[in-house]
Amino acid sequence: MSFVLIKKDPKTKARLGMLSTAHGDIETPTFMPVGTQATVKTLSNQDLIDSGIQVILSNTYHLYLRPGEDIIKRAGGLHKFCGWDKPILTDSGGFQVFSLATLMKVSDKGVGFSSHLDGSKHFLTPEDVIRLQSSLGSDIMMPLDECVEYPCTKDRAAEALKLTTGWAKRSKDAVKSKQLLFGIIQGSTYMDLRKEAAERIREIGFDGYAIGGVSVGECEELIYEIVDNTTNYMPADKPRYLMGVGTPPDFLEAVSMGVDMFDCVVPTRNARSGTAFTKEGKLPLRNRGFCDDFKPIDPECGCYTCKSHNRAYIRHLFNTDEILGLRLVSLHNIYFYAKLIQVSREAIRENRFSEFKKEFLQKYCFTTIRRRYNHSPLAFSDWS
RNA sequence: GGGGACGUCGUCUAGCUGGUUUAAGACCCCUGACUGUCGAUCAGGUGACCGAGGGUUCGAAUCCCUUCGUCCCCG
Repeated sequence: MSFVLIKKDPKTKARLGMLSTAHGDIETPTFMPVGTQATVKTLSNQDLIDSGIQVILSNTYHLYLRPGEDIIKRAGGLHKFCGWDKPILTDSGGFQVFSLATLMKVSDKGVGFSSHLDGSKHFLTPEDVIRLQSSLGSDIMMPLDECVEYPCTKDRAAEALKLTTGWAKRSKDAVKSKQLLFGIIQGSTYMDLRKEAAERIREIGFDGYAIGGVSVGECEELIYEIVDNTTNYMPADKPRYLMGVGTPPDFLEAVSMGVDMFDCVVPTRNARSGTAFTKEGKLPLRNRGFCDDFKPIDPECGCYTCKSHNRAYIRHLFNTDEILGLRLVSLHNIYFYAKLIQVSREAIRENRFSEFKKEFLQKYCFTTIRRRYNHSPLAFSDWS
């Protein structure tokens, strides 16, 4: 199990790589759809494979609460339980403990919290979280960390950082399996803290490194600044994972900053509220304007949805609360994301990532603005 | 034939011992948002002049009369 850096883009920090895991190889950059409850909502495993997805993300916190460690263990592990025999990355649940659970109490020892499902009380140590992920049998494990809110004072960020780093060491020491373990770099919006975190985590030594604690409310520019800075402090010979990000533009920006792995709920969650992603920006399919638009979401897209259905029908499904709508748009969005990352890999391979990114962003953003305001963005200059 | 109840945004309702209602809410509808996921949620917006007509009053969705309509009960 290893990471091979195949190529570096000459103009940006973008990289092409291959990460080997117990359940197969992952070409990087890669996108991991979020399957919190051991399912990427509305999609079957075959849908994911057909879309070109190579790895999915699941969640220790959620699976620990339901169905519980024991059931998955008895099923023969998470792969057998959910029928996905390709790589799985499990998030520790650190994020969920801080975002979902109530009555949370953090100490050096671990985190105590009440379940968001039934209020039952739990206490998890970093060692527990590793043991849980070991039971799940995921290919890549994430250690328990403390993800601070935004905005956050430097003192608080530093405190959380110290805790996360201490937990990281304990997590590493607790690993008894061959599963990969990534380290998480926190530090909020403070670049010196990010640097310090990266160094400390790097000293411990992990199979990969993640940038955590971003996209918790900061603006886009700040996210990019954090990512661009932090990747400078991350080892070049290990995969870099940007947790929870992002939109298609976020994606390309982060790839150009040297990030290899992403997960994000945006394509699937937005799909379920009726928003499709296309090369020309977001398409809010519930809008009235689509009620008699009989074109596919994207005429050039090769996904099942675009080959089989039109916008008017999908809008109708959303209007009538039919579950097929959620599925069709999820399918399209996941295909779109998978395709975007695949095309990005090709561009890196062919030394034209920078051009590809520029071209994509131009079309994506330009069309979004033109659609929204019904005129060319160039017209803005006329106002001044 | 006799008696009773009710008619308020597309829908369901609140208000109806008259002024604080330039008529409120929910759903629908229309826009946004959504970044280590509740099919969730959140944020805005359009929409009724109170069945119609007349009267009382400084002032009526609120009181009175007429009328139209719907529903119920008794024959």
